[in-house]
Amino acid sequence: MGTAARKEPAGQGLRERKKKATRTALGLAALRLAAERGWAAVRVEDIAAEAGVSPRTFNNYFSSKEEAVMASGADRAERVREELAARPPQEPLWEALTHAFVAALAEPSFDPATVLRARLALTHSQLAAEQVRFEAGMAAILATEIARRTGTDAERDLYPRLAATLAFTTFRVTFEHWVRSGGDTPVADAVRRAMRRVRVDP
Amino acid sequence: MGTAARKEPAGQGLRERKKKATRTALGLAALRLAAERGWAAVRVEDIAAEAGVSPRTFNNYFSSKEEAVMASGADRAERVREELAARPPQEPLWEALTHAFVAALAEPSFDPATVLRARLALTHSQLAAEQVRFEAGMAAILATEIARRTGTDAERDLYPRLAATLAFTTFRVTFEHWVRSGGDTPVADAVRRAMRRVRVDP
DNA sequence: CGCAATTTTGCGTGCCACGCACTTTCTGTA
DNA sequence: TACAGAAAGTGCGTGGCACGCAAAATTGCG
Repeated sequence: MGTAARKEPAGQGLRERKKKATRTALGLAALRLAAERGWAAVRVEDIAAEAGVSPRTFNNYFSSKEEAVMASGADRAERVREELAARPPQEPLWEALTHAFVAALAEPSFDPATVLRARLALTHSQLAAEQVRFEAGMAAILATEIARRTGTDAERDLYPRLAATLAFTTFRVTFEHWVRSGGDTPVADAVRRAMRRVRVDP
Repeated sequence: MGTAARKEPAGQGLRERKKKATRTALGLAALRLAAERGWAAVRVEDIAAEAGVSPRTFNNYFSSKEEAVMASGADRAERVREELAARPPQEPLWEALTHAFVAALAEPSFDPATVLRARLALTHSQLAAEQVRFEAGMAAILATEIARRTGTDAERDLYPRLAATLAFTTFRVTFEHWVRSGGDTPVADAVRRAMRRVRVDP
């Protein structure tokens, strides 16, 4: 039964909303199928069917299965950037970053899909690679915010990109370790503790 | 003209040597073609032909084009591990890591292929992802050495993997920035400076 | 030399990404 | 409300990729 996603009553035009709905439906369908039957047994055709859309349409949204699975986690990037922008300007950068990541993690409520994605990334290096590919884009965004904050140049200086990438990497490695360890302790604590152990001087 | 690689007079059996030679020949062929005509115009068939081998054989060595290009840079991992093991045990970890990376970078002589791979990674996120996928494997190896050094557990503790991954990430981001900035200043200095700005406490 | 182990190769299969043209659905305006 | 244009969805065809399988070629050793 092809269950197209119908939700998100808010939004601009119907067109925009439907488009976004289809995109997230495809992403979630891919994730769900991967969790149910294992990544190897997920074909593009299945994902499309699960989202109630033609196979060809799938590739109008994503250019690979891997992208579909990991893309749904990309919203976090913008979230982190916003949270960082909201921190007081005189706060030390790394501290601000810590708050931003923790806040983005808990908002709006902790997303179980994040754990699923991490699990998949742990067992399929191809998916891990795709995840990091996304992180690179997110890091670029975050780097501009860091540059703004620290009065550096996101293009010419090493610092913004380095800080952004290291922050994402710290978060990812910590999160994966947390998942691998059972995931019973509070995540936020683990992330805070890990971030506190890392320094990146300007 | 299919130019199979004939070199590396040292080694165990002839079989082993030939196999390794084919592998590096394929990797270098992929890299050369990518540099010459652009990554998009490189087919598996071309790589195989360039290495003087059948297309089917290519997939006996690599399971994707991306892997072929980036694999030739994986020897560095073992190198870094060796260099780290050679550092005095009482030396602070991060300092030892810095030395290890710098040493591995300059040995035996700076490899131009490294720059080519970095350039490709900069313009093709797919290749960047593959590069990081390899780094994950290298980081795992390095993590065991770090665990040995610091008396921690590479499986249960976060620290070894975090330190290893952050070291690789710092190196990669710095190297890419160095390449993007023209690559005229000494690389070793850039890496040393970047590493010195990063801290990872146990 | 001749045999066994290993590697290379050819072939067939299933899957995937995407260009192109056509159909369907939506939106703003008369 | 009707309609024309825009935007999204779809079907089809093409080129390419990864890999299982079994036959052929190559290598190492007694």
